[in-house]
Amino acid sequence: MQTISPKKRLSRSFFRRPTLKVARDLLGKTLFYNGCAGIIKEVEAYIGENDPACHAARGKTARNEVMYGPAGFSYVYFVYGMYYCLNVVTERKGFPAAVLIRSVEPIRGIESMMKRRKVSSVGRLAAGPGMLCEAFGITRKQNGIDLTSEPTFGIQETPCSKGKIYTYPRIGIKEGTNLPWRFVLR
DNA sequence: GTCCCGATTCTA
DNA sequence: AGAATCGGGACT
Repeated sequence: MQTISPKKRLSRSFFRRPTLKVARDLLGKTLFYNGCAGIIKEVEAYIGENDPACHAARGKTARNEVMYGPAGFSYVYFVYGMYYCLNVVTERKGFPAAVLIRSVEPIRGIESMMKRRKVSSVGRLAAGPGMLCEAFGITRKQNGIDLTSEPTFGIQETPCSKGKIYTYPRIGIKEGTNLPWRFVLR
């Protein structure tokens, strides 16, 4: 009889690597939170104080503090007066960097996602960073959580996911648009 | 304290 | 293309 290999959860050492590597490797992995799950399809890297688009470009503040902490923690911030965005902190403690999870393909908890999003089209459920957080119910309360150990919040291997990785400049920013730090799986 | 604007989304 | 909507960060 064939055994199904247990879904392996991503560990601290996965996230503690160079951010561009983590970003590409996160594509195709499964994000889960509070009964919902989705396959990561689009990410962006924000790397250090020299990256003009990074929230840490002007040093450490109360908001970006978790970016300076250990890898594998969530960095959730509020933007445009109505949306939240989810990042995962990368690299060593003291170096501010993170990967923004821009979109996922919903695979579990779709009913509750549709309730929160107030849409019936699965294609619009989590097709952007703000949509994703609304669908999963992620808010500021989920900032600074250890995604390698929190039982209901984390990222794990996906049994089968395929596709090709495409690279683009990041979007929605004014500076740093020359850097090809946006990655899409399709 | 005041002011500007944002790692977005929805509607027209 | 424009609106919605409010907290963060720069500056007075």
